[in-house]
Amino acid sequence: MKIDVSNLGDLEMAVLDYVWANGETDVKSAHAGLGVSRGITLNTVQSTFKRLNEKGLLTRRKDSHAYLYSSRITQIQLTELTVRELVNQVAGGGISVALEAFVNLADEAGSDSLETLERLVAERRRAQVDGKED
Amino acid sequence: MKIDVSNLGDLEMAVLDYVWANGETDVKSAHAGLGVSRGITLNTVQSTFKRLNEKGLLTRRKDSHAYLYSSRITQIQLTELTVRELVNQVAGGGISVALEAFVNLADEAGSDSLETLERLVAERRRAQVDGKED
DNA sequence: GAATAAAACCGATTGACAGTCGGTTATTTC
DNA sequence: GAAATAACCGACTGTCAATCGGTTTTATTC
Repeated sequence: MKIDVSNLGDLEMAVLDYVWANGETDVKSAHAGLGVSRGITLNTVQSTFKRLNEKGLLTRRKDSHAYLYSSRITQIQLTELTVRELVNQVAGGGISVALEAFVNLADEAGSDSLETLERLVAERRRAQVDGKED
Repeated sequence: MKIDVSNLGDLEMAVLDYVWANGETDVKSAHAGLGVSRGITLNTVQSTFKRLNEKGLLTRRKDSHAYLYSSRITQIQLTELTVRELVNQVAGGGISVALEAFVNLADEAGSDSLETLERLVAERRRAQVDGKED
């Protein structure tokens, strides 16, 4: 199924965060975990789960007469899809602008981030080379 | 003034792209350059410039009785702000998830991108060291 | 298998916000 | 000051998240 990551609202993100943190879950416990503190009804949480399911972000299976929802993608994958969308929109498909923006951001976030980034890139570069040596 | 980069629509992005490409511009020529082909009136383009001005993305100055608009930020800066927002939303403020997602993306985009990324990171790392040596 | 409980679903409303444009006001220019 | 030009105002549409009340469906239990 196609995944639609555009226009994710606050509650939708909160639900996704909850599922990522807790794994497969039912609406009721999600409501207990994040809805009650927000003063929203179970129905609202229910609708949000349903919408996320319709958007392809959550799958669900029946457990007796209730659904158990789980995420179809990881947090990282969602970030990737969202960044990709952003890149298409902001940079007109070219990634170089986004690259620069992102390094700036990592730079600002502190040397740790830049180090992490460096390590990640090095890993991929090594994988590239290894691929060629095959 | 505060800059609001959330919920930028297609036309708004097109206008920003136009300004980035053409520099300081007036509504009329922007309409000629992007509005006519879309079959929208000058008024619609006008409103969009105004909204972008209200959002802090465009400045303007009077030239006789018309305004000349220019961008307050570069394309890269907008991307930065948008990515920052994305990181706050998707990754709950932690940048590490976004870092990984982004490297994945660059990896996918081809070795050129990864190379560019490597170079950019190296530059920043060098700047960090230089800073310490002062 | 009818009563009860639980959960999903439906429908409607609200609030934002982009896009759209007609009509009005303000400014310039001759 | 008449004509032209452009900004501004207000209204309407469409979309979408959030919200929740009420109804239907599904499962359990006696």
